[in-house]
Amino acid sequence: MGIQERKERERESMKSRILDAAMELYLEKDLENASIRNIADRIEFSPATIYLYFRDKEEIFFELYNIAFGEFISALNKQPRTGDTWDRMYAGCKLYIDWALEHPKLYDLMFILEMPMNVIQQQHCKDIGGEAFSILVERVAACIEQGQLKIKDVQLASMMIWNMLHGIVSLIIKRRVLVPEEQESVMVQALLDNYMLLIKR
Amino acid sequence: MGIQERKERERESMKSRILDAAMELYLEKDLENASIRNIADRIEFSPATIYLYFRDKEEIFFELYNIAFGEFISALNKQPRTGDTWDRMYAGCKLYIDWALEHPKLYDLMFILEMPMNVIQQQHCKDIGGEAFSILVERVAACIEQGQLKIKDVQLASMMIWNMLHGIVSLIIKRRVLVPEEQESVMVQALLDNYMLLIKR
DNA sequence: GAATTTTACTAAACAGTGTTTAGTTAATAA
DNA sequence: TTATTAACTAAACACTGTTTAGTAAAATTC
Repeated sequence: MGIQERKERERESMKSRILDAAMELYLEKDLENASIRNIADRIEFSPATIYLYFRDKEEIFFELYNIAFGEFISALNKQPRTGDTWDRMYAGCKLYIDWALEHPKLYDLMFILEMPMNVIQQQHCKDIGGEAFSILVERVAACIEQGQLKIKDVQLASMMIWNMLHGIVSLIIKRRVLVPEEQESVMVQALLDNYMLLIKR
Repeated sequence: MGIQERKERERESMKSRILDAAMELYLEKDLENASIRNIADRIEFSPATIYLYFRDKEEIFFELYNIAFGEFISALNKQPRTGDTWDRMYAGCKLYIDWALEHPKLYDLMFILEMPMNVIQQQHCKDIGGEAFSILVERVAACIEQGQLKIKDVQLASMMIWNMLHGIVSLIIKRRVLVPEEQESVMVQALLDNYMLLIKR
């Protein structure tokens, strides 16, 4: 009885089409642009159809949050696991900043936007957020083992580094930094290098 | 001819009432709660009346942004200007974090929320943001003069410290930190103290 | 003081939003 | 072939920001 399976596939394909349209509309402009009616228009179905595949708009954006986080984690995991522990940690920090500035809207979804999520979704966010954080923790732990960091507490050091990275990136993305755009990358590099200099033993 | 003056006072008083209602509704719940119709309901006027005092909703929230920033700057300026330069700088950082965590919604207005503002407003935001930043810059400069900081570049050091502070605060406010709430203040203090330890010469 | 102008205000409408309900058509199962 | 189930939508509901036309009161002018 392959009908069930085919229907399941069709259902998943429809969910994907909805999510793709939602992401497109969001990336093209903003969250307001990704309205249920605009999504429906783009996939050429009625707005009501979307509610057969997602409970509400929030669930759609929760999926987009997951997609964004997945891409970020995948980019991190693509980095080589060989070489000096310090270089690996540094490369992770550099990727964090570069990826965020290249995908500011995805970063917004991940870390800045308000999400009044339900309990299960909140737990899931902690899990996926924890997964990304643990990649950093691992690299920081390796550095501490090698005696490359001033701070010996792995959790504290990881948290401090994450704060630094998020601080830089989020202020730039939200256009709260007073530096002209052409000097941006130079400033970001200077900030990162000086942070690294401070924590290096 | 006191009629003009009285009318001007009445106009300002009406603007205040609108802003007060908007701030109340925002602080009570969220931005969505501060709709033009809800504001109008609260001050017992029709929605259209609000448009006689503000161009659009954006202008109202631009004023709320200014009020929030004003309160923050005033809190900073209330701190004593005497004593050791390092202590003053530290106190400023501590106040930044404490104030932000005590007024998370005002901090949101100031640094996190999206504001598609017009050119004049954008310039004004840079000015008022620059005013707050210059308070930090002053204190950092004094520390550098006293040879209390590892970093000698005033702008760079100020930016690094601001990033740290904003990183901590914004991740906590946006509930992206995995630490339970009762350990929050302990963690924040540990983060701050360790950052200070790193930059101290 | 009466007539005119200006000011302050609002009801109603427009176009948009998320979401629900009832009803229809097409595909599957009996 | 009929009964059932699944997929989809039109229309409505209660919101949203904003504009327009019209009204009543206050201020000014004659």
